[in-house]
Amino acid sequence: MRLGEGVEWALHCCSVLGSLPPGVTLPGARLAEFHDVPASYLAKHLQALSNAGVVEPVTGRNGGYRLARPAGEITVLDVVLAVNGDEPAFRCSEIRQRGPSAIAPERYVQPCGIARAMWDAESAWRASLRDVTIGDLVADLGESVDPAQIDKAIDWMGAVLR
Amino acid sequence: MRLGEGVEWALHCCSVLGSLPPGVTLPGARLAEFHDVPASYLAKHLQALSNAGVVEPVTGRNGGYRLARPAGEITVLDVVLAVNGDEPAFRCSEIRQRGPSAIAPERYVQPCGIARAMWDAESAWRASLRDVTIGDLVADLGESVDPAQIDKAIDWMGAVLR
DNA sequence: GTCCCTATACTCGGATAGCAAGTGTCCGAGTATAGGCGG
DNA sequence: CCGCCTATACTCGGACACTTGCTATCCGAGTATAGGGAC
Repeated sequence: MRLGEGVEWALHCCSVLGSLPPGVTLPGARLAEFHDVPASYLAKHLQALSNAGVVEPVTGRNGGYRLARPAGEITVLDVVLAVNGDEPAFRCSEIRQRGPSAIAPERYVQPCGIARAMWDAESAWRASLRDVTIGDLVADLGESVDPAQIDKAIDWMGAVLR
Repeated sequence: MRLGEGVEWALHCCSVLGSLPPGVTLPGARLAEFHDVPASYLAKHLQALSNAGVVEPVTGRNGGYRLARPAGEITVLDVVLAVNGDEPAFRCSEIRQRGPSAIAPERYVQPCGIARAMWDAESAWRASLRDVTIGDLVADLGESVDPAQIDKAIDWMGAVLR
């Protein structure tokens, strides 16, 4: 199982956006510069976040992105699904309906135990991600991040937002 | 996030092997025939299960695979990790240490909140998969599968095991 | 009839192509702003 | 001095190459069995 690295970028970007004063926007190019990642590629993921209604684009000069909702109302799951797609990781191909022991298709009413076990696990995964909001991540930044880094970040923001 | 379809095949194969009398082996070609999947490709995943110590190969004529441990001592997680690899889905690339706000590397002692949230979710996923054993899946087969299919499967097994 | 030997057929194991999805990049459409011009 | 207009520069959005990993396949190494032959 492999989770694209764009998920990590998107979560960091949302944390940054959630740290800004309400209404302030930050362009994708600045977000890429802040995290030192390819701007062209990050734009793709920001676009996905925009399509999913997680962030809100502001076009034109001095435009950029901002959170579409209060940080406390955006869950980590929202971000992950927006970037990575919302299709389930495990897809049951119903191979029990094939082979020499197969019976009439209409007699398969319940999902098989294997699919249930996998889906239960995925539900647990999603529930865990749904318990954490971008607001929680932002609050955690203030507690656990080295003050020196916070100062540098504030300085950089001040220079960029101008 | 995408989970290879080989995982589904492997779980079904383990369920079948767990349904057999202890010690009896079933060749990979028969497992492929029973599930109507490409034998050459299934062999790859069975090999992975073998390397991980989930199933045990018996070489030579009338050989095949059998579970390496009692079905109740093999968890679904064991099978998933064997086939899909045991590397975590979310890999933190520490992008917080890059960009204009980065500080000295030795000052990043704790993992960032984002990585913690993702890893917690993955732990929940693994815990859920660890709660279900192949023995549970086999027991569930006897309860929820249509008797007609079970009869056909038993007939086929009888003919194949000769 | 019993034992041994050989040939066989069947098993797993790893090395080799093809394809899809994620990764990375680019240029074009659209808009709020800044400056200049006229009144 | 104020308002309007235009040109600009900056923004996002979608369309185009490249690489990694999953999918699919093959052939070779090794072994327990089945049969035949000798005793």
